[in-house]
Amino acid sequence: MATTRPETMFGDTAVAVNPEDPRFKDMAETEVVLPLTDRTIPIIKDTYVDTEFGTGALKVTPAHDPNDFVLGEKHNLPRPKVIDDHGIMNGEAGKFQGLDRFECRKQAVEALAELGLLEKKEPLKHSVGNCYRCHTDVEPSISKQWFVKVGPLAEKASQAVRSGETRIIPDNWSKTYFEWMDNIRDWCISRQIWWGHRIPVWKCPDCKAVIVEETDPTACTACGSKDIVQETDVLDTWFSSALWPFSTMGWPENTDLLKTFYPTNVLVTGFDILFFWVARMMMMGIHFMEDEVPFKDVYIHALVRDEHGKKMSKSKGNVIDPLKVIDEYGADAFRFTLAAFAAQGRDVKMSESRVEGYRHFVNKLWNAARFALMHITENDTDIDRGKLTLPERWILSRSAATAKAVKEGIETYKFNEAASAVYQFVWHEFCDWFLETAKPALYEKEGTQRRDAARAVLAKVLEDILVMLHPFMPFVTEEIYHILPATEGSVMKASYPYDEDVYKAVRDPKAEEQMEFLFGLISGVRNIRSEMNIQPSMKIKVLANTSDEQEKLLIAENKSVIANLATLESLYFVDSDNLPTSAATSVTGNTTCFVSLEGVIDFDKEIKRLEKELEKNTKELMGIQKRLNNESFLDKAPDTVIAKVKAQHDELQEKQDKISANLTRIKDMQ
RNA sequence: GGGCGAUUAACUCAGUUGGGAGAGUGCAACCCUUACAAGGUUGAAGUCGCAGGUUCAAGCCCUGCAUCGCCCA
Repeated sequence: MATTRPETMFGDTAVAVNPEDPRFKDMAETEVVLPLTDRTIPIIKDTYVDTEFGTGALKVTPAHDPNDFVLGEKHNLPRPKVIDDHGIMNGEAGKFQGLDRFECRKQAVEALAELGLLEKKEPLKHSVGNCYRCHTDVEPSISKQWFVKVGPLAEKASQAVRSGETRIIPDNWSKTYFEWMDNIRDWCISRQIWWGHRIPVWKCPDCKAVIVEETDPTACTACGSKDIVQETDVLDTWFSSALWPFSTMGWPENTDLLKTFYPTNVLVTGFDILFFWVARMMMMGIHFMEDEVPFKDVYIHALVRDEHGKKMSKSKGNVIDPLKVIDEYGADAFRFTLAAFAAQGRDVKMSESRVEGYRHFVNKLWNAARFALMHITENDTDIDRGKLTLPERWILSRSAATAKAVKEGIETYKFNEAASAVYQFVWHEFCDWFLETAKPALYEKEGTQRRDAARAVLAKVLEDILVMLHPFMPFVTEEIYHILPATEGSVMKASYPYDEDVYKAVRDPKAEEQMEFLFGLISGVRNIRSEMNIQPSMKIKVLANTSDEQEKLLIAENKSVIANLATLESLYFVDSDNLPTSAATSVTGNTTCFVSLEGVIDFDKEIKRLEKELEKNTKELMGIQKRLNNESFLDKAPDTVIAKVKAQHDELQEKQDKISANLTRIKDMQ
């Protein structure tokens, strides 16, 4: 027999073996002698016993081990308690009575050795429960406790989620919820601590009656004795927590507060609270509030873990102090990071570099606002939609699209999607492109009318940004909002920049497409500049060749934007008959841009650059051709997909031809 | 033992009903250009853990395996 707690042997009431264990299969004996006592105890057979562990025979101590308790219940074993509540061996331990449990452990082992019954001692690593404050080993010990029979309550609580009356988000946590609810056990509400509500049970020492009353009784309801004592156990803290959704609002009175806030819209919590609290609020709420659930939605947020993915805990000491993070990176950056990390169904490993990245974002916003504030005045509120430039129509369209995406992200609890939508928009559309396109107008290089139009759009978009960003970055957005000339009061009171009608009016897919073309064209020229080591400050000449009238018009109308953002000295169109020779080329749509490199062109470099581009394009083209050559693809794929692939193919083919032609031309020049 | 989840760029993570993979950080080059060097422009970087299967098509669906994590006992 192997044991880690020899002192509990006095409480053994059986030896259990696995009926499948060949070592014991044919064993005829039904009882064994319990050493150091004068008792014999039965041998019981149960598949619970792990044949791999120890000797394959398990001593069963129902009063001092939870697993053994269950086994004892099953086999109707007595459960003598041998260690008292002070950790001292009691009368059941015979001559060891009065010894401390650890001293008894030592002496019992010695006694066994003297009798020649000790075969060996060996070290074993196992987990011992201990008090997290004083680190005392915790001894499982049988005792009387109070339970709540929660089966009937659980059934209703489970049903409420099944029927969708309460939604758990993300949905996969419902499984965990059901798992727990549907296999519910009676709830032990007894706690042996000296704070809390004492359990409303009284005992009468005279007639042994047990009295349970809502109002504290003064006498025994059975025999009238005044000598009654209240139970000293107090209620589990989760008991009162379970009442929280209504007990905090005046229940059992039907107060206005209760009428207004029960049930509430959403409960936001961590998954580790799902059973402890959520499940119990559901059970109690439905029970006491006339079958009405306490909340419509339960949003289970991600748990923030430490950098190694471990759950943070006080006893482990791996807790990340949010105040320290805030000190270092700011509350807005931290809050935004948490939102950005809040992908459903996944925990968060705290990443400082992410927080740092979003601090930069806060800074970026601040600087963009500073720039805007240099220009806008309180008069810049009216936008004349008829007089807007393409970039202006574009940014308004993008802003509307972003407002919608953010709204939807928040409404569906996909906070990370909301956060990344607004991040992407603010940094990479508003700051990177729009502000740059707006500068000439803002600096009054295109007259006061254009200046005012640009100001109005700038003011409007910035304001939209502040409102949609406010839930994620409350402080900086509030601050900027207060400084904005045309706004009043708190950003918290601003109306959200989404309205179905306005959205439809402002959203402009055509403008977005056209801007994509211009961005591609500008990036193409920038790429040449960079690859060819052209100084950023050096203005260059570009000739554009295109057979596409729409693209031509687009370029012509936005010539200054292109020239400005690509740092051009000039931008003209050129006929296919007069294509320049000393130039690097870039293809966008149907347009080829010739970047003049007179005298400084490095042919080898340009050839390599084009070859690389051609290779990349060829790869894509081949992939798409492969699909289009596949008959079953054409046969079975939906038309929309085929059309899309064909369009992609044509586009890639066009580009392929152009790059090839440019490559040939440059090679001929060499 | 039961349940849940993860594995995607060097790192931390996205990837809506299957239609050829993105972000931040990091890395390389160039730049103090009148909002921002906590910045700008450009670029490099991925056999989507492994092996099968379903499908015209798989990061996504199915099966198995490996590794890691969490919850309950």
